Amino acid sequence: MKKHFTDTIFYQIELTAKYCKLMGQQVFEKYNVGLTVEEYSVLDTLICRPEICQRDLAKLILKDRANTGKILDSLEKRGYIKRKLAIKNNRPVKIAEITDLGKDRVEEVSEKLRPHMQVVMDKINNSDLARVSDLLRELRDFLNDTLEIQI
Amino acid sequence: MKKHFTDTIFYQIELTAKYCKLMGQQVFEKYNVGLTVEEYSVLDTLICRPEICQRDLAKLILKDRANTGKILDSLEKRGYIKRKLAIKNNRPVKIAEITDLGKDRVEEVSEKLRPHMQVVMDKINNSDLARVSDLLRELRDFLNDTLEIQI
DNA sequence: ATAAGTATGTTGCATTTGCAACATGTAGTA
DNA sequence: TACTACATGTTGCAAATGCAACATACTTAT
Repeated sequence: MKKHFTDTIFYQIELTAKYCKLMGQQVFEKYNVGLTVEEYSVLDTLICRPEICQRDLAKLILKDRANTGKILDSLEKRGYIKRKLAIKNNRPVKIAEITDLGKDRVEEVSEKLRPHMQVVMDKINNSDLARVSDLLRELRDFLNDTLEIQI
Repeated sequence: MKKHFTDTIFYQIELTAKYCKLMGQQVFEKYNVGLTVEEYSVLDTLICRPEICQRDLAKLILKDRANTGKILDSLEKRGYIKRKLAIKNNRPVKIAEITDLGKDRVEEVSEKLRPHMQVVMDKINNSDLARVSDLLRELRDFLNDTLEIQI
C-alpha cells in the first residue's frame, strides 16, 4: 500500500462519491426537485427492478433494512410508489412498485440532471469511462463476495 | 447519458463508496479499533497536512464545518490531536495537530487495514488502478471548480 | 409434531450529519 | 471612522441513518 490511506483508491472513491453527491444535491436544489438524491436513486432502481422486495432493494443499494423501509414509506406517502404483497420463495413479502407519477417524476428529474452529468462526462475519454466503470463493478463484486453483508 | 441514473458513473462511484466504507467498518470492528473510519481518515489527513485549520480540513474532506469541528473535538478529547491557535492571513484560527498517540494509532490501524486492502488491490491491474485513480482525481478537480462549495 | 433457524419488515433509539443562526475578528470600502 | 463583507468556529436543531430488538411467517432439522 502507499504511504497513506488518503493515497489509496478506497479513499479516492469515497471522496469522489462526496463530490458526486454534492453535484446531485445542488442540481436538485436548483430545480426544487422535491426529492432527495437518495429517493430519486431508489425510484430509478425500482424502474430497473420492478417488483423487487424491500429487503432485496436494501441489499442492492447497501442500506439498512429499516432505513430502506422508511425511504419507501416516504415515497409511498407521496404517491411515487405503491406497496403490494407478493410471494417470494413461498413467503409473503412486500414489493415496491413505482407508480406513473413516480415514473414521470424520475423522467422529469433525469431531464434536468442529464446536462449536468453530460458536461462532466464530456470531459472524460469514453474509453477511460468504460474502464473505470468496469473496474468499479469488479471491485463491488469482489467486496460483495468477501464482506459479511448483513442486510 | 445512458438510460438510467443507475447506469451512470456517478451512481457507480457512490455505490462503490458504500462497499469501501463497509469494508473499512468491518475491519475496524474486527480489530476493535476504537476509531471510526471517518476519524481514522481525518487523522491520516492531518498527518499529510500538518497544521491545517479546521475550515480548510472541512473543505478538503468535503464535510460541514460544524461536523468537522465535532469530529476534531472527539479526537481531541481522546488525546489523538491537540488544538493550537495560529494566524492565517492575519486572522486567528484553530489548527489541529496530531499527537504522537494519534500517529501511533494511525500506524497501528494501518497495519491491520493494509492486508485487507492489498487483497483487493491484488485483484486489480496496476495500470488500471493508476488510470482509475487519475480519472477520479480529474473528476474531483472538475467538480471542485464547477460546484458551489459552501464550506 | 415440535423446536430451531432463517427471512422479511417494523419500531424505538442513538448516532451521525448537515444546516441555520450566531459570535468573534479581520479586511475592504466609502 | 464607520459600515459592510468575509472568514472561522460553535451551538442548537432537525433529518438521515444504522442498529438491536421484536413480530410474523416459512423452512429445516429432530
